[in-house]
Amino acid sequence: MRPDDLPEIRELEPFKSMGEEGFAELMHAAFLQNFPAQVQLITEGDHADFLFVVIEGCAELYANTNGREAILAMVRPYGSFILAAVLRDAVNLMSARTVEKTRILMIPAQNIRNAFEQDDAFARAVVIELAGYFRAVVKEYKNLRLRTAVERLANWLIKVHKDQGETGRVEIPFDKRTLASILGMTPENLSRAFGTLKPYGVSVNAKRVRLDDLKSLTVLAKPNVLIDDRTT
Amino acid sequence: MRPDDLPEIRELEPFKSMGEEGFAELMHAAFLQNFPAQVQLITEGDHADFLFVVIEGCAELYANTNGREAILAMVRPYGSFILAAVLRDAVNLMSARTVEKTRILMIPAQNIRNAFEQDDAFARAVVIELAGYFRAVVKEYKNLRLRTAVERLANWLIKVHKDQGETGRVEIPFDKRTLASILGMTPENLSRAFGTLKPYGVSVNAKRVRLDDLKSLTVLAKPNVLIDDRTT
DNA sequence: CAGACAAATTGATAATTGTCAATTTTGCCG
DNA sequence: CGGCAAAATTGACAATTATCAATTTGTCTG
Repeated sequence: MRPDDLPEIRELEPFKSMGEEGFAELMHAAFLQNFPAQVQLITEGDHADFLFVVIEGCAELYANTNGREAILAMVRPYGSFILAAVLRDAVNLMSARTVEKTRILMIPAQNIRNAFEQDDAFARAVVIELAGYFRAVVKEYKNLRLRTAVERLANWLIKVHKDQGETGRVEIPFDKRTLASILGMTPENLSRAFGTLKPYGVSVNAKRVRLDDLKSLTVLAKPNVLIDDRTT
Repeated sequence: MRPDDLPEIRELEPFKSMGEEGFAELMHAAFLQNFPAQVQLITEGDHADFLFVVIEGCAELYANTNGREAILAMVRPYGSFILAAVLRDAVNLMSARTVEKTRILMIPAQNIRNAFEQDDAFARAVVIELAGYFRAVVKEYKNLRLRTAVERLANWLIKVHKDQGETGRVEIPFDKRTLASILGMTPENLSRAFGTLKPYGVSVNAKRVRLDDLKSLTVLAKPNVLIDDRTT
């Protein structure tokens, strides 16, 4: 790839902080891949050979133990994944697969580590990035520890409602069973949680959700900036 | 403080990577505090003014929402906390208090950020440190998502047993209600979880636990390096 | 448009976890 | 050493969440 094939990447932290030649070098080593839906990208326990950047589409990060599986995060443009494993030259703690047709930039791990060694500004930008990821996981962890399934759903609805422009309607951007796993519950439980929220003005029709009483939903959800706000 | 007041800190990452003068500057701004047990050190939502390094004793990181409280981590020598918040100049996502009489090194956040800006080696060491923290939280998150309370206890026992030298005995290093919260359950539930593990050779006497059938306990626990091993 | 398949819902039930209250045990202090 | 307060345990019960099976709904394809 050439450095200006993907101008949006150049504008993205931590790449924005890189020197011109370092970025060019990184891009030459990188390549863009188109994947169909449901393709396994990485497997937990495998060595981290690439940093992945989602350019288009969507990837999900998940993990297995015994028979159970949990989706840990969804990555949309222009999010990256496996940064920590790449930096530490370690194995992946999570698996990843595409959710839909997805275009992904793959940057060899060794090149990331080289850039990290040679480019001071890049190294600093990576810290800030990583600190943000860290705080995001801590928030997820608190969400799971301190809230019931219904509360998690209510807060998720409020958050997505805000993201989608506060129109009184929310569009669930994936299957309900995916949403269930993201929220840490079974699909059956999600159905029932929606039922529980009906008295709070929540009505569901396939992927379209109406929020007719945001006030009472908010009273139930008790949103907390230290869990739900991405910017804090 | 003077730079050689705490030689063990100098040997610690990320400080080990610092230049001599930068370290001296950091140490001059820092101070050592002795706290009694049960002292509130920081409160979630407050701005992060210091990086804390536990020199002696023990601090617990916890969070509240609604009436609920969850212990998120215990920090013992020479662990630090609130690094991510300090770097991002943000508010704390967790509260912290001393568990016992504890000696803590407090380094002003601004000095950490200055060192980070000026000292390239320090900046890089911080990344590696932070990446390690990130992976630790991911493991905690997986532990909670993918295991039942009994399984979490069983794996905790196996891990601590290893830490304490595989003698067939484990000493719980804090109150049981603290252990319960760390493992994400109530004290009552912990008592019953110990009861459930009795057929697997686990017997409890106050803080002393005997593991008489590690084999069958391991079969139950199904330990996983991608959750339980600190080094992966 | 029909048929097929996957996803979602619903009902019944079980397992897990939490809550409250009553004891019992433990650790600590005078 | 005795006694007090906190911690831990136990029992009874409730809430939450998961599991399994059956049905309905929705979507895609030929």
